Amino acid sequence: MFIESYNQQEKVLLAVDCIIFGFDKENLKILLVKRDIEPEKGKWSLMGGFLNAGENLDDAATRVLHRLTGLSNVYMEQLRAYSAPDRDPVARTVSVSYYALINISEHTEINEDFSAKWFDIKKFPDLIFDHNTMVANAMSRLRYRASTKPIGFELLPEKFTMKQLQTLYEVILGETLDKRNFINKINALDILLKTDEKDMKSSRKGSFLYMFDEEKYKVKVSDGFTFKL
Amino acid sequence: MFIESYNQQEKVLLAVDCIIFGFDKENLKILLVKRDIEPEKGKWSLMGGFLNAGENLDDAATRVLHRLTGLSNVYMEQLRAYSAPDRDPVARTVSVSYYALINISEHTEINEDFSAKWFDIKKFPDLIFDHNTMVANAMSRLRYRASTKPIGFELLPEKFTMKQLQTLYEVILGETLDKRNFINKINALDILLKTDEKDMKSSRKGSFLYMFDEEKYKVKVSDGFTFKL
DNA sequence: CCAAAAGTGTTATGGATACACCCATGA
DNA sequence: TCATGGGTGTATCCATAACACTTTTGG
Repeated sequence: MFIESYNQQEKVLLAVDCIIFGFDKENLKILLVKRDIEPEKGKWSLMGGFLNAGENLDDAATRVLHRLTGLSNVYMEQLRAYSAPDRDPVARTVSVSYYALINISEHTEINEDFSAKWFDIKKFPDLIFDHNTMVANAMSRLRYRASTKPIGFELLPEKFTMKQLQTLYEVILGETLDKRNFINKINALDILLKTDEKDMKSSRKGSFLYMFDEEKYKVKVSDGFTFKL
Repeated sequence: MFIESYNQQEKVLLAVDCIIFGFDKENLKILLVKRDIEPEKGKWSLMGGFLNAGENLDDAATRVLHRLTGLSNVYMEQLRAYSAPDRDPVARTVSVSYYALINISEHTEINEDFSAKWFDIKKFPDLIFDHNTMVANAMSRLRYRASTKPIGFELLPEKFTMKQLQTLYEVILGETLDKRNFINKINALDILLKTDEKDMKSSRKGSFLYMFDEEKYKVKVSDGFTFKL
């Protein structure tokens, strides 16, 4: 800010809205809540909340996510501010969107107060206000980030099969990938740990489980390595 | 937003701050203003302003830029929100940063009320608040965007030499480029118009002037072309 | 005639892509 | 024994990177 005096400036409500992504080993999902206040009561929306005094936006987004899911230490990233004057019919509210990546399989403790539900990213209901746009923008940022940083692992359980990892990247990138090329690429990155356990659910033969070796990744990064898929 | 009632929420001041990039045919610059109010009076800062009622953030950023430079129709892009509770010591203010790309050579009508000055991006004074961080983030977004969209032309005069274009990309990307490879790549994109005029200032032989063919670019994009440098 | 910048193509390298068969196992 | 998904390697192609000499012309 500059020039105008601080007094006599309009203040606005500032909110955060979270695009919460999950992956159920087959499809990419988003977690939506059913709005229980007017306006638009009963319609689906992103989980959101207002910024509190003494709190920054990251804190607010973390708090909002925690309130819904009980989770902490979740990967979140700020996306952008939405500020159309009439975007919220009740009061002038500017909202900053965040996306979060959570691992569905290990945590299904969704707070029931919010009537939340997972929806497939390819078909979910119309959302209130500008939330549809927020989701679309989040999706495109996710696509970019997934090819730049190893964030895919945030969406997977600690141990996962190569097939799951590949399927995840396929749904994020929106294209099918060649199995051998994908595995070659991943192995070339040298950031996975192959366990000697097998997942026997998906086939008779069973498929090996892998883990993301975060320590190794960090060391490689500090040596100048950059993730690229 | 969700759940909390709209009443009794803290409202905040919302500002925009502009990272204004320019290019003088040799170096990348940013336009800074000397702050004439307390706190930090006399220190350099980004040009900014508060969000008005009935205005969205893009409008506010456009207005702020216009006030300083007199320019309209400038390329601007929202970057992100800065929200540390104590980032502005006077009042709780959240700021959304924008970067703008302007063509220095054709417009030097900087409003004198603001004691503004162009600084080389590689050495500019310490800025107030979190403005240094804003500039750093803007720079990294600019680097990314420049290899994704033909925004470089926003910084150049209508007609420019290949050398100028190459130098621009070199300062944005922070690396030197091979002349022949650069020209081959640019020509392969097939979005430039070669005029029959020459710039005689830089050499005895003179170098041809080119223009960005925006119409052709748009047609190509709608045919599925994507700019990539 | 010389200094200074403009202009111009080809080869080499490496990463990306395409592609098909055998293996292990439970039913 | 057979059906199902898991696992594996190589050849081709294309985009990128490296690289040096000739042209023009004002002084």
